[in-house]
Amino acid sequence: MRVRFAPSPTGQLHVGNARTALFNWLLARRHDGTFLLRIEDTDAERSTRESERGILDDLRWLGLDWDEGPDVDGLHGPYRQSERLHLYASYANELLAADHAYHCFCSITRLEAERQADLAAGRPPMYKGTCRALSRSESHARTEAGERSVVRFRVPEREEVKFLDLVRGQVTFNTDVIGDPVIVRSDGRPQYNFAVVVDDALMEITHVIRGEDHISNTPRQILIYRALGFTPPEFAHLALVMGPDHTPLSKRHGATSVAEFRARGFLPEALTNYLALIGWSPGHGEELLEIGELARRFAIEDVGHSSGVFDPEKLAWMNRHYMKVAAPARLAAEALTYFVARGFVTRRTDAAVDFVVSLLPMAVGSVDRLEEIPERVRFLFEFDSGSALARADVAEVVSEPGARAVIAALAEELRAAGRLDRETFRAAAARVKQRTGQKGRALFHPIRVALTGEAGGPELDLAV
RNA sequence: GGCCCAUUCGUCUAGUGGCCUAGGACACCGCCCUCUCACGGCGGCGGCACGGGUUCGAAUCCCGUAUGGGCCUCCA
Repeated sequence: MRVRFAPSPTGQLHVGNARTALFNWLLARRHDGTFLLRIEDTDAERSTRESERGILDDLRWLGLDWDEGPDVDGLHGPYRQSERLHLYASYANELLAADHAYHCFCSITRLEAERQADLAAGRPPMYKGTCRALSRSESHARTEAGERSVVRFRVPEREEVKFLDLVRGQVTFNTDVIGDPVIVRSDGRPQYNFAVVVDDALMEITHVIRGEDHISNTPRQILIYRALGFTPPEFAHLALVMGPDHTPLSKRHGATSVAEFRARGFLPEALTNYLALIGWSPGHGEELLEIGELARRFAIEDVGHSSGVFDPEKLAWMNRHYMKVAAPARLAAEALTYFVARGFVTRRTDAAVDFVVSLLPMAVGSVDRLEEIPERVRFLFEFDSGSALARADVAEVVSEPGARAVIAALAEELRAAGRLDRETFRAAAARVKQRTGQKGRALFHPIRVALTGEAGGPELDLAV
């Protein structure tokens, strides 16, 4: 089994694409197959190396490794489409020679006008086949005369193209609704539907798992496979990930890229676990599965048919869970970044990591993300009685009957003790209780406010 | 507009003709725990889109309707 993830490097890795990558990876690992990464950078205007680096980085962070790819040599390279141009040219010539393809000289303005006319008339917009019947000599003559042209694939008329989709079952398209697709643009670059077929065939991909947005492209691609003499792979189309309003998840729904979730302090295992559960379930009500376990259980046939809504709340719940089970040293090293960003820690030293480790019990289980940890223990770094008292919730606690007496007594006891650690604190609190007659909330709430400047926060024992 | 695909609690899902009085999780609400915010424990609210069939029996099979999504680009 050979599967692939083929992003175009035109931006950050979107969680929807990350899920597609994950499903491919899970399938490959489940069957001891090969997972390869191919960069679809034929859109030269929008593709960047920076974006490619970012995507590779995000994939690695998620724990998805690839067996062949732009940075991992394999027998089927190169793995960037921009480095495979000669292959597309050669196969395009083959199609041309076999009359499976032809030159089209229609101008973009003409095509656009036709499209608008179709739309206005309520017809499906589709290429009319204007240049289909051009003779080879006429094509040649017009090209010689300097006319620009694209190469279109000749879609056979009135033919049913069927394929068995691994998640959807039998899917049928009639070629009457498919216009002849451009396979080579006028600047000589290959078009997606063509390049993807050449690559998947040459890279010996056995299973194409991709987003549902490609399902209508599939019959076109199958036709090209056949014309080229290749056997089409198995296909599986994944329903898309949606926002709360049931439109495809996008920027306006908030964070959508893996990089953003990473920057906000989500753990990769939480993200992969959560993403795997959109459209797939191991059954038995189990939900918390680390990536290796997901790989052992995953079956593409069990993937659901309908699109799922991305739920940040559930992701946050999973992240809380994984923060609880993660090794403290790892968590602290990751969280340190946020302490530095907040200005609480100035240097990333081992001592700083150790210090953050010691802080973890006050935060883990109480916050959703690593980024929220510094705020949870803010009182350790920023304490100002003036600004604390200016806050309504703090002022309210202090105004409670007996609160001032408790605080005054505490100050005396602590001063007498000469230091503040857990033992002296417990003893001091016990004496304050005795002296003031306050207990429970009336005793500890004022103490909390006096010690931390906040009305809420971690367990007092831990804070001390 | 045409074609393709989908439709179980607010959300993610279990369910593959009788085990369903539809199970779990997140969220929400309540109680407990508790110095606070959280965590945790217990409980509650809440769903088979609609209409026809098929069948002794349908969330499960068929048809239609509605709704949602995808594609119809010299973008991938």
